[in-house]
Amino acid sequence: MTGWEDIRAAVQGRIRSGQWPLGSAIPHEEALALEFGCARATVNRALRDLAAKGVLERKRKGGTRVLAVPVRKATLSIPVIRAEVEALGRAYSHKIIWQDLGRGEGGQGNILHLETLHMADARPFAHEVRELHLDVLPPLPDLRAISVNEWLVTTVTYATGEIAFSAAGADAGQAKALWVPTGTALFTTMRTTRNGAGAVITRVLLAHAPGYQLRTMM
Amino acid sequence: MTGWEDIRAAVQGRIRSGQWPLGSAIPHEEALALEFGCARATVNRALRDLAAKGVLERKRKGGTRVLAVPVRKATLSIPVIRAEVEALGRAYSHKIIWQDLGRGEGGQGNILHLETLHMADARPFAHEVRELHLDVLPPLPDLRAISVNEWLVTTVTYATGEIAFSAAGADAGQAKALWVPTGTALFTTMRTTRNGAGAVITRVLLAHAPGYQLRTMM
DNA sequence: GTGGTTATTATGTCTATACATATTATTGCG
DNA sequence: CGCAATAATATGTATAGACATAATAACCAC
Repeated sequence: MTGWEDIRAAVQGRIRSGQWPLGSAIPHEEALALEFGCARATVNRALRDLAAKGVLERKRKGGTRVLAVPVRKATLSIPVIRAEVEALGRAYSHKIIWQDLGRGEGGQGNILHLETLHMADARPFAHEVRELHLDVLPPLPDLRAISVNEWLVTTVTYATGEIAFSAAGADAGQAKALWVPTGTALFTTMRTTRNGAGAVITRVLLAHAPGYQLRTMM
Repeated sequence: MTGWEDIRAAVQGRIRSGQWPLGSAIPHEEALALEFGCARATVNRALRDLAAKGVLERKRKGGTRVLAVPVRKATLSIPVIRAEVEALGRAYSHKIIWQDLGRGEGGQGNILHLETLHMADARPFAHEVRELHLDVLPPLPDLRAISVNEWLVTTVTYATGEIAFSAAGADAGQAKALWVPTGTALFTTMRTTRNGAGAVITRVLLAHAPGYQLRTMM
């Protein structure tokens, strides 16, 4: 049995044992295929996987080397808030605290500002401040029925963007909405979503109620 | 040109356009291969990628379907702190604030407790409290020369574990180490690392100095 | 030397075919 | 009808061969 996962395990073993030290180049695919008695494609799959995990670095012609400073890579799931709340066995609801239709910088573009509170049962779960760039979106639905969050993921399927997580003391608005004193440490998510052309669709600042954790496996 | 990335783009387009609604099953690989005029392996590669990204769900015999609740997946890089500091153009150093050799719960296992401060130039960068399970590790090096953090990644190459990120107010020890008032909102990382057999190697609680952000792309 | 062109090389990817495997349908038996 | 054995099916993976591509190395003219 020489499946690609076996090859991957063998390669990891050689790295761990020090046979292939951190920073060193390893034999090329063809040589490994010969050695392990499998096709090059199989070795390729294994090495590509390790590269995606941040264990190896690969360059065309340059060959493959063990990363000198292993950067562990973990995958995070960023769920829709409603699904997140319901996964905890709580009832989800949301309400819009405030909204305002304005224009962007330099009077360019129609932008909807929204302040929303997401609830789990009768308790605040997260406080959201969002700007929605209407010009790059289809007509909005009734936002009392479905949260913008959810409408967006089902409408703008597949987009790119950046996310930054940080910690910040609650400001007045967050404190009031989340029923905590001003200055309470809140886990905050800032997300920018862009469409295929790179234009900003929406920007969100999400402050989670105390106790929130973002979890992942390595 | 029908590369696997083209196929992936085409599939994404059909999902976005609503041709393949959320939750619905899509044609099987062979049919798509025929339609796109490529080999099944190429379709397979594209669909596997979308499944890894959390757009599709695949089951043997069950076929492939568009996830009803799209769970966006993002990849996080978890670098060694020294590399992180140096990437900011600052000089890294660390010092051990406190350490203590004790035993685990029920007197089982030799455990080293370590409190470390990571510095960027002359300013505190992160405060670390760690427990190291000595019985499952090779002999320790001189911890003044190399940080445990770094020694571990280069020694225990490839391990599994869990990470949880949260926000918390600074306790007395963190406040003193990071030069901030008690209660300041700090971005906190809790990590458990396990060896191949599932035994805990180390547990870390890392509190980052204010301003820290964890960033990623979607 | 220096700069630009060409060859070389390792990875990236595609194809066609084959078999493995998990899971669902179906069939047959009591 | 219920349950177990069996067939059918979609994805998972392996293989050998081929060409594409990016990055380096070698070369050559000046």
